[in-house]
Amino acid sequence: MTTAENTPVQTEDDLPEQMRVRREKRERMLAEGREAFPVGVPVTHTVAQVRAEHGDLEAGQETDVVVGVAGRVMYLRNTGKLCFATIQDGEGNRLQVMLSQAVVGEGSLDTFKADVDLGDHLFAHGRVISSRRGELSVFADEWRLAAKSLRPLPVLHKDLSEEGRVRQRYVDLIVRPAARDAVRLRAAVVRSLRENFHRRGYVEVETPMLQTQHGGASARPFTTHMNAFDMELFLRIAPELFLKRAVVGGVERVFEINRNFRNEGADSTHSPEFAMLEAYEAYGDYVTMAALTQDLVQTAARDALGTTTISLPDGTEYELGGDWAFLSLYESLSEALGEEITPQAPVDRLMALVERFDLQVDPKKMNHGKLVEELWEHHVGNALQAPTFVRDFPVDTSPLVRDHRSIPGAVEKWDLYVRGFELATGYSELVDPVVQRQRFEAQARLAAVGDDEAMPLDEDFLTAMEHAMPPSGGIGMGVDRLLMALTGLGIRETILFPLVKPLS
RNA sequence: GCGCCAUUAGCUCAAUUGGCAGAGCAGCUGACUCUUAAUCAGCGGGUUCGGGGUUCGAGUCCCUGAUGGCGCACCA
Repeated sequence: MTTAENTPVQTEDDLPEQMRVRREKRERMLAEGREAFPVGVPVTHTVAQVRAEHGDLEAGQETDVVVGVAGRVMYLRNTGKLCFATIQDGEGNRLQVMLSQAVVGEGSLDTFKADVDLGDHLFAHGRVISSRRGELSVFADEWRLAAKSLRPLPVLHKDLSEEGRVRQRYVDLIVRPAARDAVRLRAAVVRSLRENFHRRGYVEVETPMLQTQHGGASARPFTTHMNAFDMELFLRIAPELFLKRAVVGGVERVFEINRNFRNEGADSTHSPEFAMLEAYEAYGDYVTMAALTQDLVQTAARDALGTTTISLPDGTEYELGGDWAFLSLYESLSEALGEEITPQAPVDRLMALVERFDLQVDPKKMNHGKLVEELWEHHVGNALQAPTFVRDFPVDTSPLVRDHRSIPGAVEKWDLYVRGFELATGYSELVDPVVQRQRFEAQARLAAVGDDEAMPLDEDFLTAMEHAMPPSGGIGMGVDRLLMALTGLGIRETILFPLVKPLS
């Protein structure tokens, strides 16, 4: 996505007045020997440093500390022979610059008024003082334009429209504190996840984005073409099959935080590219991986927010701390329906229930597992608010999970639900290559009758598994969704530059 | 993919039944040496999302396309 695709093409004489004026100011500056985009300015202190070192000045107090600071001009106030500019750094820290005719001279002040617009980057050199009204300021003895903005800022007193935010995130970041916070919070969360894994002796790897065969999840892939080999390639829908190869090869605690691509619908909880965390641990199982997941999330909350009590923008609060409950999928569904549903429940009976509650299931994808999960989501899942591990899933929708050690027909898998959406999933991994081949063959039969999300048989993966993968637990967690759980934001607000359709 | 709603100045939004297209901020000119979204006086700024139609007359009604939001479907 380029700016050209998002911004209407305009010729020079067709520009809105404000853009034309700013271009003319740049021309005039250059003609009069002033730079609009100098190679640099002699900054000695950040805005944050000045605030930290002198924030306690009393109103009217002056210091002899001389600094050079720079920032984007957010406000301008001109009282004639004394001008005020409020500059802002990238984190939103602000500092006032005062320019007095008596100090900088009449010509310099007139030039300031003529050259400087809201949105420009301004450099000021001078003493740190507090104004009579107590505003921490740099009392300029010299100023310079650090970079001329050729476009006006949007108003600071109204939020940018939702579309404007994602189309021009750089503007959003300038004017909206919540946008700045979201970027930095995401970085803190990802850092916390990585450090947590490193403390546990995990090795971080990067597995292929371009794959000759997609697998590891039930989803429709993006396809692309490689010229050199003249072959179709897939953008990965999951890293699972490669991370398991790594475990076979002895990377016994392995994780990856990277992008997955799924060629499906986009809404407030789904993005076509999204950040996925997957981790595998030899000699773990789905119970130990649940404990790991709980710690990853709780530690991330403490590292990034300082608390596990989450406050959402709508004023509600919820608790991520403590030990999270486990809920049996079949038992909770049986309870909700008032009749016993087991992994042996026949498709006819499940179909009758689905029809009774007017739920829709694609006939091409109809099997025991799909029907049970549909019923469960409708009757139980959507209402789950507190973090809950929903455990023990149907075998036919989980082709990469091992059979349950004590429940026939179920597999050792949990889904972690938080505030009604699925945040993570965990398995006791299927490591028997013979059973794995049978599961792939069952998937192939689904594909043959039109299930375009069915997993293809991966011969190379099976070969790897035939070299013996140790008993292992695995998890997958949506990083964007973790941010959503911690902030209450929609997925497009947790992603810095989400995909947007070009205009026109 | 389907349905509903929206798109008006640089930004955020008004505009009664189809009857002269407006406001705030921003911009321009001027005044003002302690302002805080400075204030005061004055002035500009529009392909009403694109294309077609109905009408004496369309921001408003009809058709069509684009983008966005919400709901449904699919998915994590």
